[in-house]
Amino acid sequence: MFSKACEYGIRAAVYIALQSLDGRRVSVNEIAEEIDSPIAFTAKILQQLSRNNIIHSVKGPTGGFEIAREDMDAVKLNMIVKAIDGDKIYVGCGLGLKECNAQKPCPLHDKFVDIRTDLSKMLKSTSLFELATGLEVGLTYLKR
Amino acid sequence: MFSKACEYGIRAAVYIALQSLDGRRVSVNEIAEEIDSPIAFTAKILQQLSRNNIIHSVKGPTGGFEIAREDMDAVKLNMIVKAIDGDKIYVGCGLGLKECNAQKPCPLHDKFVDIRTDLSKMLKSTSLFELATGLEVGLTYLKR
DNA sequence: TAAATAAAGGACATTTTTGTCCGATTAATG
DNA sequence: CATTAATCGGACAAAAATGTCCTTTATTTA
Repeated sequence: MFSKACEYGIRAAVYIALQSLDGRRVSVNEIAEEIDSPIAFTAKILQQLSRNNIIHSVKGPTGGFEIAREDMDAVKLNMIVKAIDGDKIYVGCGLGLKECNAQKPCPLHDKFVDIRTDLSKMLKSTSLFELATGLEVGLTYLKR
Repeated sequence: MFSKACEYGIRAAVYIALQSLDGRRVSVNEIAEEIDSPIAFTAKILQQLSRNNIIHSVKGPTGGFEIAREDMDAVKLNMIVKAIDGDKIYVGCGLGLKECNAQKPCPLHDKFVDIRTDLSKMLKSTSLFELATGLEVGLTYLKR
C-alpha cells in the first residue's frame, strides 16, 4: 500500500507529535530507535517532511524535530503520504492503464474507485494529533 | 496497490478469458500486443498463472493460453493477486510493524483493517467471467 | 572563539522489481 | 521425420526502491 519510506515517515511523524505534546524535541537517532527504522534512511525522510512543512527541524545542539500543537491538528495523513509517495495512491488506474476514467473505464474501474475513495477519505480525515493521543494513552503502539 | 506484474497478470487473464469465450486460444505475443505490456515479462507472468492453474497453456503450433468457461467463474481476482503478489496485500501492518493486531495495534490498525477488508471482499467476489463480459459488451477497455 | 551537537545533503551500495534474451522442450503439420 | 510454431525456464540487464557513509552547515555552550 504505502512505500517503506512512507511507513517510516508516518511512524516518525506520530512519534515526533507524541513527544512534542510533552514539549520534547527529538533527534533522528532517538526517532529511528523508537520506531525501529534505519537511521540514515529515516533522516532523509524527515528532510522531506521538513521541506514540506509537515514537521519542524532545528539544527545544532538541543536541536531536533518537533511539531507545534496546532500543526498536529492541521496535518492529516494524506499530506504525509503525498509528501513522500506523491499522489500515485490517489491517481491512476488500478490495472495500470494510461487512460482510465468513467468514459473509458478499465474492467475494475468502478470497484477500484470505491476502495480508493474510502482510503482517501480516511487519510484526509486522520490527523497526527488523533494518532499521537492514541499512543499517549497506551491504546496503540509504534514499535515491533 | 498491485505490482506491475500483477496488473499485467490481471489484464492478461481478462483478455484470455474474453477470447476463450469465442473459443480462441491466444499466444503471448497477441496478449502482450492487446493489453499493451512487455512481451517477455508477460510470458513469465503467464507461466506463474499457468503453474497456479489459473489459466491453461498448450505448447506447440496452434498452442497458446485459454481458460475453460467454468474456470472463469471459479477464478476470482484474489487468486490472481495471490499467485503473483503473494498475500502481502492481505497480511501485515499498514505502517510496517512486525507485530500489529487487535491486541497490540499500530495507530492506524483499525482504519486500515476496514479498508483492507473492503478490498479483500471486492477481490474475492470478482470473477474473471464478470470482467470479461464487461469487456465483451463494450462497457470496459483493456488498452491505453 | 573553539568544541561539540545535530540536521542537511551528496555520493555511493544493496536489494527488489521490472524487463530482455536465448536455448530447450513440446507438439502439430506437411 | 523434418520443419515450424508455440510455451518453458534460466541467465542476464536495467531501473527503482531501500539503505549507508561521510562531509558540510548551523547553532549552542563552555
